[in-house]
Amino acid sequence: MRLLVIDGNSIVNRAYYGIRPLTTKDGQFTQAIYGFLNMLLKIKNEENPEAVAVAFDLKAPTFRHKAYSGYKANRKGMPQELASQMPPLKELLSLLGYRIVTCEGYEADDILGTFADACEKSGDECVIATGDRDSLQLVSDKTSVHLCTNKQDILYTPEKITEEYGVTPKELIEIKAIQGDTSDNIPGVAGIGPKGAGELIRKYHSVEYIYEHIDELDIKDGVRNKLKNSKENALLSRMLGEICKTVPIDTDPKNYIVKMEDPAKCERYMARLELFSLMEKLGLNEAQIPKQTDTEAKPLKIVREFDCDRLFEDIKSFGKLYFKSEFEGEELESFSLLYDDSVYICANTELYKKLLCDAEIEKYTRNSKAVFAYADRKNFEVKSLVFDAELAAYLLEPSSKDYSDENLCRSYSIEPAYTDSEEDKQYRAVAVYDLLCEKLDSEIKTNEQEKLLSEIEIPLANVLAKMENIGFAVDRQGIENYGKMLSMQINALEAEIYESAGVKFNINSPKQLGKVLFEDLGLPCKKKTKSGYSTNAEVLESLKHDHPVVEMVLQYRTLSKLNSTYCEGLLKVIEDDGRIHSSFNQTETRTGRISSTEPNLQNIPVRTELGREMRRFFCAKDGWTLVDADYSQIELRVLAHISQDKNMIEAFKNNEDIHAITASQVFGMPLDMVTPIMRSRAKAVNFGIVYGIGAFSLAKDIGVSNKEASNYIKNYLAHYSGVDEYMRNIVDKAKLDGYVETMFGRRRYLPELSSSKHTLRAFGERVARNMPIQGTAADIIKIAMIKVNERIKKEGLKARLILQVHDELIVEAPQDESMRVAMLLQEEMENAVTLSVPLTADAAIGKTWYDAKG
DNA sequence: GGCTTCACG
DNA sequence: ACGTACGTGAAGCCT
Repeated sequence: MRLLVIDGNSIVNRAYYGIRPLTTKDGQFTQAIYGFLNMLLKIKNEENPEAVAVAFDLKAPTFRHKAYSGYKANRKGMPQELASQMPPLKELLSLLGYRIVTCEGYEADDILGTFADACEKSGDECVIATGDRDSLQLVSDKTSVHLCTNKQDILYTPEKITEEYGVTPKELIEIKAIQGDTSDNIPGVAGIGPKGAGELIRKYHSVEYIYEHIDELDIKDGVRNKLKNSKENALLSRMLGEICKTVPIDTDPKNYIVKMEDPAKCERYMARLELFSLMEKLGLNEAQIPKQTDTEAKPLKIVREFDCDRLFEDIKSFGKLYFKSEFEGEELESFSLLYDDSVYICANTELYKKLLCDAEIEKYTRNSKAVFAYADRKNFEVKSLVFDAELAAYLLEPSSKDYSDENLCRSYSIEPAYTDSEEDKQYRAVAVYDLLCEKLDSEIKTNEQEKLLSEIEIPLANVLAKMENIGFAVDRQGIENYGKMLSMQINALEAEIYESAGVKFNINSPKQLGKVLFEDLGLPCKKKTKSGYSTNAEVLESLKHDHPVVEMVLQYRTLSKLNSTYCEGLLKVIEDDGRIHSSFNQTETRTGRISSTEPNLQNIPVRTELGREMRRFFCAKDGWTLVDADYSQIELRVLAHISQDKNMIEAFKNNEDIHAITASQVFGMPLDMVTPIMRSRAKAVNFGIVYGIGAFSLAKDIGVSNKEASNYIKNYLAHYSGVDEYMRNIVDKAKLDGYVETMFGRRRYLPELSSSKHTLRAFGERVARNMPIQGTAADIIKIAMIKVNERIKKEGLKARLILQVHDELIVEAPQDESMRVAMLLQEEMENAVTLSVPLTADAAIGKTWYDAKG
């Protein structure tokens, strides 16, 4: 038979370090499990074994049966993050039908050796899969080693060993005895490394022979002396380096044939570990396996022809509607709904509208933004839309990337309805929407997030839908002219750059630019990236005085960014109505902010004058104006509130200049002595605090020494001791709870906090400090947006909200409404919530975004 | 599709 | 010893 023996510990280590962290929604790390099984499947596929044994060390670190106290004493125990994955991995392997082999007092290596030896004797074939070259000594006619490396897997046969090392597999033990192996605490011969050891063994074949004939050998005296000095160590190493082959285990391949006893149980276990793609590979997630989750697979009953009025009355008396809409462009293509165990599919827009407008029917759906957008276009109002599965799932798991029905069903252990028709597959999830929504809803309630869902996210979807429909008017001709002006400058600069550098190259290629600057022109390289020299603005800025071309490249970058991302990019997305309709994504960010795409209207230039010009092309339509209002330091005010810091609250209550106050406290001087430089440094500290600051980055940001920066932070935290306390407490609390949350209960889970990797953990800690602040600010402006729209409607104004940029709202209003709207905007933003400090918003009016931004 | 760069809050 | 501030999206290059 052909037996595959897996070196479990070695493979799991490769798996763990090979891929980035992966966790389930409750924070169990799974990357090692995932990686292990993927590697196992790949190896099986390549080696075609008839039986598989998986060997593990019993516990790490263990000691070899040979008594030598130093042996492997310095091998580090595995990180907690990996150790926590071992029990579930072993459990899952067993469920999948693999036999796990361990033996008290022996290492996985020894088990591999024992299997290899047994196969040798019985005439079976043995393939050892490992990531560790130690096992190469086991290679023989009957035993091969499938070595997994970072790059590619290599299959070692005796021929391959001779080709690579020039010795027989057994002689590898002799080489190791001389060269030693620090990771295994094998001392070897001091002063002789892999090269010398290889030469000796190729010539003399064994340590024993070398020492028996030590004085007759044709070698340099230096080498002879090294050998003599380390004789004891060499002989000990020879003994330690040989893998033991006499572990008392069952070695009959027939007993290792893989057999999954209970596929359903296996599937449940994998679902709990959220290893869905693996389930697919194993053919486990098809409906063929009788699933005994919380729900039973119900057959999919589809009804396409029915009496609309009758169905409407039935649903109305039931009071609840589970439905999904399919849109084609601006129109409704069809919709499906669940009623009484059947899925009704229809394209009757009248019925759709009637259902949505009926306040007595509670609607459960997904993608409510698109539903609201359709209703907005068709001038009707959606009533009682009480649940959106996608938004609910986002609140429960904001770090997820996939909120598809299929994925939600998997995550919440709902078996989609059974179907054998390809075309009907899209309806499998609708058929269980009652179960799915109920499950999501109950988790929302457990987390006390029902208000967040029903009072913020769902109404917000309606606001965003309207913003998308309305769009932002732009001056196409203006953008085109501006782009032409930029293109001319870019062309001129391009020629100058070639002239100055002395070569033609693609300036947009960081790789080519790096070569020109740092090789051809010999400028000093300051920073490297993964793939070469860094050429970012910070680096170039520092090289400005070394060569005139650097300044030109900086200018070129500025201009071509403006031209390609903004001029060309925006021109592409102007629609027939002369307006730009961005998409606002409500389930994208991990902090609760919204994001904007196609185009992104949240990063239109403002910081430099040239870029800011771009905003002159964002304008109000004829006879209308733009009203723009932004919060003043909303994140710091939120910080003052959450931390309840006395000094900070006092400063905001007195409507002081917070950065100046901070400067006076950090630098320990009266307010009227604070210089602009001091204020700007204090401002950087304020920002840094919100981001979870380190002295290094602060120093870099404001250009002072590391020591000075850390002094600023120290003074800051001494004066704002409430902030200091908050920052320390929130991290402890996050570690305890596994998540942080905003004032309104929006959560972010932080599995990073239990990572053993310093950088990852430190990242988790910064996020723990930042998310409640950034997220609360996001919640607040969302509330403001809802209130602004309600107020506009209530007052019967024509004005409409068209854009949000995190702390800024833009309303397009008829000229004669603008003053009223400015007042209203400011009022609703300032009174969106009540904090321990006042919230202030400043509004301005203008014909274009440039003019309206104060 | 990953990487680098750069635009915004 | 290590690496270095939070959150995004788009364009362009290159494998």
